[in-house]
Amino acid sequence: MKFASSYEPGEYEADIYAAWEASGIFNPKLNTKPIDDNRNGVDDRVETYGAAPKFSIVMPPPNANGNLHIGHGLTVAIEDSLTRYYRLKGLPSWYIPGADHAGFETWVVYERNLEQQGHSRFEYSRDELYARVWDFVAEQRGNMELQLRALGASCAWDDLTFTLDENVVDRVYTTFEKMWNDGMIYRGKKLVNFCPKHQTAFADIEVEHKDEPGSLWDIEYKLVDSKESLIVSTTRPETLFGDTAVAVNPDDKRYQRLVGKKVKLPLTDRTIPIIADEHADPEYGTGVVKITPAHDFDDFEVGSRHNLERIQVISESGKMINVPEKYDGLSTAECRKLVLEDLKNQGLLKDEHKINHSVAHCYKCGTVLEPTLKEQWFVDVEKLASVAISHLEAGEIKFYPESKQKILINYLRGLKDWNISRQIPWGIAIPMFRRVDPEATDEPDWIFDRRTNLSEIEKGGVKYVRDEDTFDTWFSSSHWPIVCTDWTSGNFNPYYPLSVMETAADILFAWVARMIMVGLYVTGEVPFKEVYLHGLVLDEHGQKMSKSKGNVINPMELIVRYGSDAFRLGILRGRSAGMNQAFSENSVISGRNLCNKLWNIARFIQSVVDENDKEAPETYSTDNMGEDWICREINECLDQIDKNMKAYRFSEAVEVLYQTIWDKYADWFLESQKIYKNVNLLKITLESLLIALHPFAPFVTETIWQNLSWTTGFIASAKWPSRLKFDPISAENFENIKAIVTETRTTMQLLSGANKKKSYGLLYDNDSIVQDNKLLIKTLAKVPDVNNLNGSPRGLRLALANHELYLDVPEEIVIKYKEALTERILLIGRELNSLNARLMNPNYVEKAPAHLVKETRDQINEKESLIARLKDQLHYIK
RNA sequence: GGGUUGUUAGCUCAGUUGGCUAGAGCGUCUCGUUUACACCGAGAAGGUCGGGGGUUCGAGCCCCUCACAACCCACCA
Repeated sequence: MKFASSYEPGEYEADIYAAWEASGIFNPKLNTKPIDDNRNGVDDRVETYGAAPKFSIVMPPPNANGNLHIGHGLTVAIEDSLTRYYRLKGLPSWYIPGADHAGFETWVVYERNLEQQGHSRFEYSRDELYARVWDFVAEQRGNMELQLRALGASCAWDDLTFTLDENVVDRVYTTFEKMWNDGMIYRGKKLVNFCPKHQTAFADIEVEHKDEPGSLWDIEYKLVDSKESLIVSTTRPETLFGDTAVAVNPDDKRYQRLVGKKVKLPLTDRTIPIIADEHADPEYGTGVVKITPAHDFDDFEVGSRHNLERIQVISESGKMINVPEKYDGLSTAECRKLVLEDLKNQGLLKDEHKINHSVAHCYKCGTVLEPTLKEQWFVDVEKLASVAISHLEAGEIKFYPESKQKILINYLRGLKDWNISRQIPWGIAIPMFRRVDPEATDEPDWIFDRRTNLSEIEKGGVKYVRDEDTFDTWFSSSHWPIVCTDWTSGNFNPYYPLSVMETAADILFAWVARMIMVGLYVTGEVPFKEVYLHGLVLDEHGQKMSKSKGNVINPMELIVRYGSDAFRLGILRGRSAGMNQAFSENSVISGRNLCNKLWNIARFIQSVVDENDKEAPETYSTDNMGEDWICREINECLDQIDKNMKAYRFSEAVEVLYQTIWDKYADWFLESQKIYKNVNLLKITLESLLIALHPFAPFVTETIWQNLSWTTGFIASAKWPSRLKFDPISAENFENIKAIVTETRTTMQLLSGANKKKSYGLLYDNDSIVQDNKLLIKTLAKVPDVNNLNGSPRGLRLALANHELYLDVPEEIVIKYKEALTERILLIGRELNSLNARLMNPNYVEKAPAHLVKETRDQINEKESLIARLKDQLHYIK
């Protein structure tokens, strides 16, 4: 016997995966490289399989710097289920794995490691650092890839794409060059979100805003040549050294007459103008706001409108600069304290209000971000966004959940220019070189060049040095569908656009939006036809998982304990698109149980099928109602799976399989097969269910497949089951048997309180269904015998409308059943009343669909007959 | 300030165009070691679908309103 009494996933999973990988079935059958055997200059693939359906999906590349987390577990469970499903359906299916150099993320991890070893990034050159991180990542990546295998990801490993691969860098440079030539790239000295700790800028999207308590200080700015003064409200008094104006609202009657006059900037000798600008809100504070263009995003805008000077008073490392000597070199916090003290001493600090305001933080280290004036590379997004919007509005991409389409369009409408430069060494170097030769002023300041391996180049006798910045990770990863499918201009690519993009809902803006914009810009086509977004996996109480809360669930631990399939089944259940949903071990346990159930089903069937029977069944017959019935139910299950997979309803697909396998196949069909053994049907139905479950539980289904005597090849590349033939009337009749058996069991349980050990025979009168299925009913209902009544009724009548059946119970026990019977009559009576009320309503009869009205009538008849029989029974007890 | 989503059994969630007595998993209770499975089998209890109003023959589902919760965006000095 190859089947132990329970399924132990750990014994099989690694070997199964290795066998799959060695077999090459994860590589799609279609070639992505152009072929032109006919030598007619046309890519042969266009004719051969241009129109044939295929399935392509790319893995959102996990960060190559560590372990997979629960979100990756969900991603793989979803993506791999889809891939395996379409592969079984016969579509060439390409699931492309990836790894992300994750610029900033990896950098943070690496820098922390350096610090722990007592080193600093400043001990090394940029190129040295790059090489060191490369090695670090190479080491980590293997780990991550092993974990993807443990999850069962059926991806094409040969095609793994790393975000720093040559073709990726090359493609990114090509796009950048095109943008540069199209005038969409510009270098601007603008305010950027700058992390003083990490010494790098962030895109708006990467900034985390948190509400925090703070203070709003009222500071007096005295007018020049006047006794008057203005009270300015600010949360950042230390930036006053950078003030280049004071603004009031143009409609603010209180201050209109002062516009154009000057105030003296406290603690300095400078005077600054009073300007009128909409930005000043008359309702807020005193209605007067100081303008610091170099250190505040709003003020920057105001400054641009009024041509104000931008005075930088905070350095990139967060120290005060360009300020009176007394404050020079202080941290912002120290300086604030001192400024407030000095203002107070001079009587200029008028008031302090406690407020809550939103403060920008580094999403990695929590440091307060300093809006800093910096030269950065920007992409003008206007055209990119508007093209994307028009394609989105045309409905070229279908979103799951649907609402995300609108949200995305809304986001793109307000999109600001994209800062694509980062000041970290780990990443793709920006291919721009700055002219250093001061003599050659006829040459451009900046030139594009791909030779980023050089830090200095010469062109036309002029020397240029490479910009040290690297690209924002999102700039390169926005090319993901393009680079993974190896899309090249002018070549037919059967896999682009992707069938679906599956990723986390929280990177809709950061990633999905950018892939769409860049995809359209580079290829002219949307990069994917559908987008499925999954929500966050929360802990069992619906709380966000975090290290500090200690509620992080490690998917690998669950796999070790319960198996990969159990994890996949567990994480897919109760989950729907875009929703942040709780997850607990219970659902994994439930998945584990299903695997074990399936294992034992196979064990039982193999015990019926001879171990030496290697014959794959081609046909089968159905010889009794249960057999027709299970064929019908399996067909229904397959229909439901198709429907649900098309709509990305994984939870429902799993649910249907669970119920079909457990509640129908095992509990009814297999039990009935303990009497009638239909070997071919057992083989065929088991195969169908195994294949249908395989997308979700690949390991256990494959393990069983490999252990069954008659199966060959891999289930992973098997053919999706076709619909089973059966007799529908016979199938429907089995419902009768089920009803009889269930009623017998229920009644028996009710009576068993009176006499636990005893069970009673079943008597029937004039009932051919029962007569023909005596043995089946006897076995399923666990009664000692089923006999013809042969005489006047005795015992306890079962509450079944269309059958005359009695439990052969002694009278003294029947009497104890009286109470239960009375209650039952009342209950059915209430149901009958509500049905009658419905029919009494002329509007219902008139307006509801005919079949519903008929259904109601039938139900009334059925209930009435049931009540009559039960009352008979009650009468009989007396 | 704007937006999105949610509120259904003790817990986590389904419930697809409005249609029978609102479902599942886990948990709870009762019974059961029947040779595939105690990671099991049989049965049961448990919900006035967040509150209020409306449309309809009929509302968990549609409309209005209120409450609560979560998330996202945004320049509240």
